This record gives sequence, structure tokens and C-alpha cells, in this order.
Amino acid sequence: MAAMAKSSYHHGALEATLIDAAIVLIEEHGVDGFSLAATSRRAGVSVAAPYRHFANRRELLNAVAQRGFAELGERLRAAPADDGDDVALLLEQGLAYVRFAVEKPALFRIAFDSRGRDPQSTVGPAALAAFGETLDRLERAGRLRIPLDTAMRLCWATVHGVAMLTINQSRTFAEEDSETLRRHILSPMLTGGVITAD
Amino acid sequence: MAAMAKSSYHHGALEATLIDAAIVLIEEHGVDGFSLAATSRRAGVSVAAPYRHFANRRELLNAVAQRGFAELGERLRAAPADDGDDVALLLEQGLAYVRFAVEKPALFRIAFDSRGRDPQSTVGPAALAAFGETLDRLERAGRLRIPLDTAMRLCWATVHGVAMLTINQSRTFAEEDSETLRRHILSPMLTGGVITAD
DNA sequence: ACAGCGATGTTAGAGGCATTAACATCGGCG
DNA sequence: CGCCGATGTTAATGCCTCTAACATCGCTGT
Repeated sequence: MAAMAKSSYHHGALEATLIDAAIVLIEEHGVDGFSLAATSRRAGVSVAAPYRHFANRRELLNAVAQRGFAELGERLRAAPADDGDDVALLLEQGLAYVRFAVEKPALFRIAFDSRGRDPQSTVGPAALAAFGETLDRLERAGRLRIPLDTAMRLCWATVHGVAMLTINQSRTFAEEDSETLRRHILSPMLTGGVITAD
Repeated sequence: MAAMAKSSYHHGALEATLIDAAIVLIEEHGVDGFSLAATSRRAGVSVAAPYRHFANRRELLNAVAQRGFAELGERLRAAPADDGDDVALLLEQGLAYVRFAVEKPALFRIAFDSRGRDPQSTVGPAALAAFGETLDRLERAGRLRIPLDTAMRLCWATVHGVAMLTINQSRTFAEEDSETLRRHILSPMLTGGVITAD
């Protein structure tokens, strides 16, 4: 067994390798250009090998979705806390959310596409913990004018909507300076709303 | 041409029939459970027949998307104008938008999935004309505290986000009385925002 | 040490789908 | 009234998912 390359029969870490390969293929060619077969080829194994790790194509996509949520969560946590100003932080987290969708649209779509997934196993909200914490602090500071759970859903929905429409309806939501545009869209939701009181 | 059974070779109105069949299949089994072959069978023609009317599978889906936008547009126009109160109307239109997504999630998803579609041919925004008109009247009445186009994008994004997350993350966005929940979520965006001024 | 077993890969093959090529039918126009 | 373009059909290719049967390998207990 001198310079034997890992035995070359059993891969060793195929599961993670498959998920990595799938993510690369998906980011390159979109979800449609993805197939178990192509993923297997890229990982250097036979087309039947993935079935030792995933029940079917959908299960592999679910694993990819988990990765997507994980990365989204990281980005939210990494948003810059400006001076401990939680309103500013909330906006930064929203922008990070949209930025993730724009940079990796296919991954973003898969993460939030729950079709064929066990509704109980959705880890989505868990990834948004950083979001919830910011709102939580704002509520304890008495700065929310609506209940916490409503604020959470409203903020999430708005940011999610901007993200989705940006990657699907680029003509309306993407411009030269998209970041500024997004900032202008999201800010009024936080402070002031759309309609005057009268 | 008395009671001729359409000659039975040439279908006669295959294009529309295919779109109808596709919509039924999609609403029944989701976009994944849809195939040109199954659609052809349902329409009673050979699997190659659709190619006389659509360049490929994607083109048929695009036609389905058009139908989706058309129906969404109708629903927005049909939203009840309560006393000519445009703020209330805006809310009703938003709820109608979400209701459409919940009732026909697959059709909604296809309509807003622009992958493989010519970006120039997106008729989405056109279907939202009713939405824009309401905001337009509000602006002329001096009741918008942000620019019209920003208000349009913010409202659209929020409503779209609620719709998307309702059909994808039902655990967070669906409850016994979902309609009331949605009303509570969308109202603060219009009047007041999330954060207090101080 | 080593036998055997369970995990992980492989090859072979069944069935489904998208797409194209070559042929058939029909209705309308010159 | 015959021809032609539009619309359907059959046949065939190639890719994909998934399953079954077989192969290999490392670990485990003795």
C-alpha cells in the first residue's frame, strides 16, 4: 500500500463532498442545471453513490438548503453594530440579508423553497436568531410600537420581499447603486411607515 | 361541417388547451409534478405536439406565468374600495395579493420565478397597476411621506414577502386566523412603521 | 491475528422526460 | 381544385432518477 490514494474505492467523506459539489453546480447553472448525475461526476463517483447518503435528489437539496441557512445566519451575525445603535444594526442586517440573496440567488431560493421538505424540520427561523435578538433589545428598550412577534414578521417579510423581488424583478428593484436603493426602501418601514397620520 | 368531431387529427385550439392542462397539473402536483409529457397526455395529444406551439418546456411555463399575473391583476382590481378610503383599499389589495399566493401557491411561484425568462418581457409590474393607482391617488392627496416610487417598492416588497413566507414558512406565518394575522402584519407598515421616533 | 459484518461504492438496467427529425393530415388560398 | 404551410404523429436519442445485485474495505470482537 505504498502511495495508495485513499484506497480509491471508498471515498471517505462523500456526503460533504457531494453537498459542496452540488452548491458549486447550483451557483454555476442554477437549480435547473443541477442533477444528481452531474454532482456525482463532479465528485468523481458513480451516479448511484449519492443514494448511500441521501434518500433522493430532494434530500440532497435539503442539505444544500441547510448550508444556505447557515451562511445566511453567519452574515446576519456579522452585520456591523454601529455604536450599539440597534435601529442601524437592524437595517444593516436587512441589507446583509438582501446582499446574500443577490450574491447567491440560487442558494437563497433553495433555502426558502420548502416544497417537499418536512414542515417540522424547517430550520429557517433558527438562522434568523440574530435578527430576533436585535428586535428583542429594541423591545426591552421600549422602542417598538407594535408587539415583538408582529415586528419580527413584518421586518422579515419586508426584507424577504426586497430580496426576492430583487433577484426576480431586477428591472424594478436593481439600479446602478442598488445598495442605496435598498436602504431607501427599508428605512421608511422602520421609522415612519408609508402613510401620514391624517 | 355539421357535427364534425373536430377532425380528430388537428386539435384546433391546442395552445390554450395545453396552458389550461398545465395549470391544472401544476396546481395539483406542484411545478415539480409537471411535465410536458403529462400535459400532452392530459390534452390528448402526442408528446411532440406542444413543440408546434412552444419552443420548449420553459416557454409553456412562461405562458402559465402570464396567466398567473393576469389573475393576480384581476384580484387586485377586485379588491373592495371601502368608502373611497385609499389607505383601506391599499390594505385590501395587499391582502388579496397574499390570498392569491395562498390559494394558488404553485401558480404564484411560477409567475414570480423569472429564471429563463427574457428580462425585457416581464409583464409582472403591469399586473400591479391597480396597486400603483391607489398609491398614486394617495400621493396626489399629499398622504405619502416618502417618494411614490419608493412607497411602491416598499409596499410591494412587504406584501410579496408576507406572501412568500406564508407559503414557504407556514409555521411562522400561518395561524388559525391567518387573515387577521396578515392584517396585523401589514397595517403597521402603512401607518407608523416599526420603531418609535425617539 | 483474523473472520465476518455493516457501511459505502460499483455496474446494470428499468422507466420517465425533453427534444428533434421525418412523415401525415388538413384547411385555406391562389 | 391542387398545392402549401400549419399542426399532429411516430420514432429515436440522450439524459436523469432510482433500484437491485454485487464488490470492497475498515472495524470489532475474540
